Amino acid sequence: MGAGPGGATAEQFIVAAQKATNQLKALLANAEPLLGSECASAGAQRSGSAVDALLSEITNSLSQALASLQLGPLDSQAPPAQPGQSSSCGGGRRSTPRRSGQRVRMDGACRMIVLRNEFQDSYTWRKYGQKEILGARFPRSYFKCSRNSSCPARKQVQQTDADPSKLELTYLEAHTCDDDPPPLSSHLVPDTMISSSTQGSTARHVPAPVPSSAQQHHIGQPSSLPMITGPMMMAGSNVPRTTGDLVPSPPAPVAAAVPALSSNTTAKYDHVPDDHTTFTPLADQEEQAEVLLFIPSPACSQSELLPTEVANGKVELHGPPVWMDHDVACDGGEQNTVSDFAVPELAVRLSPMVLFKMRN
DNA sequence: TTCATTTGACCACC
DNA sequence: GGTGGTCAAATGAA
Repeated sequence: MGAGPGGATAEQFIVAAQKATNQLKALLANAEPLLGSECASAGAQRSGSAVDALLSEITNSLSQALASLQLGPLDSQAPPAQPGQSSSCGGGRRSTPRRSGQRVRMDGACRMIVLRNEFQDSYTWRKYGQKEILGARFPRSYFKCSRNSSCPARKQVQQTDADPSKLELTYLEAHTCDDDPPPLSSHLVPDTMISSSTQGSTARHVPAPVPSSAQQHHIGQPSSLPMITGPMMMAGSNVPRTTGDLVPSPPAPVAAAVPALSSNTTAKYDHVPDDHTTFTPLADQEEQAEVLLFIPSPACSQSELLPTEVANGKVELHGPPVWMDHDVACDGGEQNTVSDFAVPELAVRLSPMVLFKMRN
C-alpha cells in the first residue's frame, strides 16, 4: 500500500498531522477561557463551535486516511510476499492478489493497530496457527486464550505491510475465563472487543471484565500507559516462564521487531487502581494517543461500534480508550448490549472522569 | 515428561 | 475454486 516512495512515509505525515491537530485543539482549549470570560458573545461561541467542527473534521479525515493506508483499500494491490518469507503454512494457495483483511468476518471483530511495537493485554495466549495471507508480506499468527481451554477468545497478530514494526491485532470473541481472573487487572485493553450486534453470535458473548462497580461504561485502562508501554515481545522481560503463564520471547533482535509472531504467548500483569472510575490520565496523552489506533473491522460500522451520540460526534471525550457497553438495535428491532472500546482516533475524545459528556 | 510452537492438511466461507 | 481459519501430529524447549 502506500503511495510511491513509501506508504509508511505518508503514514508518518498523517500521524504528525494528527498530533499537530491535537496540539492545536489543546491550545484552543486553553485559549477558550480567555476568550470566553469577557467576550462570550454569541458570535464568539459560534466561531468556537465552528472551529471545533473543523478540528473534528480534520481529525476524522486524518484518522480515516491513516486507517486506509494501514488497512489498504479493498481493491489495492498489495506488495507480493517476500521470497524469503516462509511459505509452508497450510493452504497457501494463491493466484490473484487480494489485500489481506478484505475478507469480511461474519462474527465481528475489532482491529487494533499498534502504532508502536509495544502492546500487551492481560491474558495469556497460545499460538495455534500461522498462515501466509495473500497479499500480505508477513504471515498472520493465530492465538487462543490459554487460561481456559474452553475460552473462545482468540487473537490474530500480523505485522503491517507499511511498517513491519507495527502489529495489527484483531481480537475475536469474548473471554469466558473471567470467572478466574488474572491476579491483577483483567479489564485492560483489549481483553475483548465485541462488536456488531448484527452478528448475533458475538452479541451473546460475555462482555469484557467489568469493574466491580458494574458501571455502564468501563474505563478501559486506567493505567493504560503502563500497560501499553510494556513491551509486547517481552524481550528482556523478567517475567518468569511458567506453565500457562507468560512466555517471554527470546531477546533476539528479530523477535524484538515482532515479538508475538516469533515467540509465543503474551501476557503480563498490569496494575489498575481499585477505583476504576477515577484515575488521573497520564500527562503525555499525545504520546498515548499515538500508541493505539482502534479500527472497527470491516464487518462493523462505526455506528455499530459506538453509541449513536459518539458516532455522531456529539460526545466530547478525553483520555485513553475506554470500554463501553452500549445497546445496539438489531435488524429485528431486538436490543443487544455490545461491549467495545471507543474509537477515539475516529470519533471523539474520551473523558477519563466523565466518560460521556453530552455536548449541547 | 510436559507443554508450547510449528506446520501440513482439512474445512467452511465467499 | 480460492482463501482464511482451525486442527492436530510432529518437533523442540524447559
